[in-house]
Amino acid sequence: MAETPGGESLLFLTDEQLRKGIEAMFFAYRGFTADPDRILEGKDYGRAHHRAIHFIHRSPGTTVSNLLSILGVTKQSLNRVLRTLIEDGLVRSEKGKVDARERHLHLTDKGQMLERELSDAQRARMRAAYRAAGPQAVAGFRQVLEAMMDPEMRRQYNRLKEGG
Amino acid sequence: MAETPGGESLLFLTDEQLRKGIEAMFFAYRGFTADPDRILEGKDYGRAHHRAIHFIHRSPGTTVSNLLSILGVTKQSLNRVLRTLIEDGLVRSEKGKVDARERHLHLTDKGQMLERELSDAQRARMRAAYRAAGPQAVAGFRQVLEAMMDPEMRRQYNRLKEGG
DNA sequence: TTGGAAAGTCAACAAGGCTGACGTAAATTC
DNA sequence: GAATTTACGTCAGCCTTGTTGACTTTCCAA
Repeated sequence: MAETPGGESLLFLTDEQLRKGIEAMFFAYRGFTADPDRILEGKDYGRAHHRAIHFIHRSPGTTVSNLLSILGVTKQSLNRVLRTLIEDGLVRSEKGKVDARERHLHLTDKGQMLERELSDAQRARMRAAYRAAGPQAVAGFRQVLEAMMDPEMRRQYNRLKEGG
Repeated sequence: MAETPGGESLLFLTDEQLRKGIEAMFFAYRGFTADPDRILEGKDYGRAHHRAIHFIHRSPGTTVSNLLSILGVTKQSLNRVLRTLIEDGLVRSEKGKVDARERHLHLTDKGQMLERELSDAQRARMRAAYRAAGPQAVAGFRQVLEAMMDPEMRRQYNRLKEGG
């Protein structure tokens, strides 16, 4: 059996183990998005709206271009989503005072309500999974996910993590 | 500080911790799909083709309806993908011998080559993440993901895990 | 004052989901 | 043997969400 200098088994790096991890990501992500998707269907919104709402809630007053770099989509794509959210009175967009080119984004009360509904559902599933797996498993979960990110995404993630 | 009967801290269940987990899933999933997406772009295929190829490779001879239940899409959606893969000679579809209504799906040599290219890339990232996080973290990672799945998905996942 | 950045808009397109309806062949049930 | 169900394929049409390209407006800064 292969051993590292430190003495741990390397069996967790076999192709078979990696494949299981890949499939676990696939099935788990479905679960991860299932509850918000269910809530949003019939409300004329989709996953893209959820993502925008989440990160506006997370960083109130964020600019459009900051949101673009977090979400990793084109501004045209984001704009379509943002426009409907603004029209529907979920998001407020206001000109920057220091730099008037920028638009600062906030959730309205109505937007806060939907955000709450969505994140409650998503957190409930997360909480159940965390509770079932235990604190040590959760620490490992976060470590692996973090190591799986592209460096640029990890930067975004850590910026949010600390900033919040 | 809240403690369970067993004595572990419950701090890992705070809303803040859960939010971090949610954002970690979001950013990590982007990394998870980035490499195959990059390979597929310019080849006229997308993520949907990747998923079909993955699970046909995983369960050679699987039927269309089995694939449908694993992927969780409609047959029209899957059929569109499957048709192009068959036309392009990546997948072979043959009538069942015991039940001639069924179509059994296999990767051709050409299909195997693409599957290899895609899964090599995805495994490389997974391997790096696993290695960076270590075996204990990997165990926790898998535990949390499994707990996050819908029961039906978990059934599919475990069936694959054991069958393979 | 002019160049470039930030933001927004319009148009067009593609992937990949979805529903509904329909057809065919094969298996199963009555 | 006839009727029904199952497995699969397909046509048509729709939606969301991503893309590129071209263009305008606004505004900051050199």
